[in-house]
Amino acid sequence: MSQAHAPSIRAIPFDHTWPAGLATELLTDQQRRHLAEIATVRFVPPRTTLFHAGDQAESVFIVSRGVMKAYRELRNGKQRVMAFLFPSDVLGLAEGGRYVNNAQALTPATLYGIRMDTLKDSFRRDFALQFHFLCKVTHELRESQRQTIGIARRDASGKLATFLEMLQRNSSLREEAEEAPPGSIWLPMSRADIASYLGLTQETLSRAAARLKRHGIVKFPDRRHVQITDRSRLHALADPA
Amino acid sequence: MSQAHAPSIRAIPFDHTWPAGLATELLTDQQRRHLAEIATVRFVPPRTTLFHAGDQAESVFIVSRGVMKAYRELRNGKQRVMAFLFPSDVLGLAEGGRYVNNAQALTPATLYGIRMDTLKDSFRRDFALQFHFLCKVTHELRESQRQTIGIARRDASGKLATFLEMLQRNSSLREEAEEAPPGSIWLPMSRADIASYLGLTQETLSRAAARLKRHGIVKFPDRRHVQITDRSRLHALADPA
DNA sequence: CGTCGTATTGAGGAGGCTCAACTAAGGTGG
DNA sequence: CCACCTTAGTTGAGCCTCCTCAATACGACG
Repeated sequence: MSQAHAPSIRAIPFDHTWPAGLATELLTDQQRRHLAEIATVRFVPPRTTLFHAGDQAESVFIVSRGVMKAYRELRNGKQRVMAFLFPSDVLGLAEGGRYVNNAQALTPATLYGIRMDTLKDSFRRDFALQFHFLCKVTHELRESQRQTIGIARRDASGKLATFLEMLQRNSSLREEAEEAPPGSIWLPMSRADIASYLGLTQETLSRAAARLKRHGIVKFPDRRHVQITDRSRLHALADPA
Repeated sequence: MSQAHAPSIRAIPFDHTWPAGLATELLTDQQRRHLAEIATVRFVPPRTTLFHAGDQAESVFIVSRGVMKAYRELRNGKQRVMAFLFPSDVLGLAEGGRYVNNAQALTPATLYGIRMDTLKDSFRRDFALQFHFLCKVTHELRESQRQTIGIARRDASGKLATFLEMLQRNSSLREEAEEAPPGSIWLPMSRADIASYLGLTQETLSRAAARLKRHGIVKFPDRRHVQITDRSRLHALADPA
């Protein structure tokens, strides 16, 4: 709470059994201050690309405000969304000196950019800081694996249910201004983005959403919000298989 | 080269553009010696479970010989294979003090087990060692994302082609005794495991394999080996879309 | 109020899943 | 050494869901 506008990293740590599976702040206040010092703040307007896949990778980024998407171009012109990144998430980890994904802002976003060589210097002095990054990346690995099982499913409704539960877990941690109506989840991304993330076509996603609505499981106050009206049945759809 | 029987970790580093996208040894000889000192060697017979999901997680493991699979039980009794782990891979990264996957040996396997608290102590003294782990986990994250796009596809042949290319990349690094016939790739896992990994049923996988064989793209000398006879057409199937 | 991009809805076809039978391979005991 | 049994893998028929192509609604903005 003390450092409202400093870099933050959230994840489930390796140990510390803590409140069942909740992501918590990893960084100490001192580490957050330090990162704020060595970081460059970037304000990114919506629909702006932060970096392209294949670009020379100089910095890693920590999302502070807003939502980003990481995606790849598929040679047929379409794109596949690999991840949505929320505040306290890390993006821009390079491979062989190059970014592997494209990163684009879905909303106005604020990020802390840290040069990799600078960060590595900090790691040298503060082993715990590096340990937090290790923890965070491990956390993202597990999230990626969860996504994998989520999209491996064949049924569109199940995929969507899984996605909505993920979003809900995510937004329950962030009592921010974006969510005006309580109990209502904000969807910062377009239908096309969701479909791409879930490995569905836009049409199938739309039909799945209509089905959930028809069954009284969710409501769509507008295109950018969902309201879960029957949590247990949503979970029943998301979990099994 | 020098430490044939010491822990090894391979990955594509953050920087170092090196021979296009090839995983290289991360650890120095000294680090490998150190890890060998603090590690416990485990020999695991085939079909033996190294640890279960939910178990108290005390150690992380580095695969030294053999192949492991990481999988989850799906409450309908079936299981979903999350990853296959080859020598130089790391497994057993905990979440909240518990393992998230089950780990089982597909072949006779040798692993180095390192207690997490011991490893953390080593991290404190050798920042570069921790950096290598960070690099490795990042590498696995990207592999997981690749798998995700691989299984998001609808067509079984494409999935299988992607999988075979992955295996090929993998086995080209390991000129071990297992692969008697040159140009032939060893399949340490069962058809059911492959199907589970790719999000297919066994039957569909079998048909896809038959199709590839019929088109003269691959041959199956026996159940446990594949021979790629038309690399370019395999790649054409794997890459697009 | 018209236009453009986003989202929904409809009809038809392709591909994978399910259920089920069958073949091949490995292991065991007589 | 062979008969037997068990497990792994292949093949077939029919159904179901999602994809494709196309047209229609909705909303934001000028």
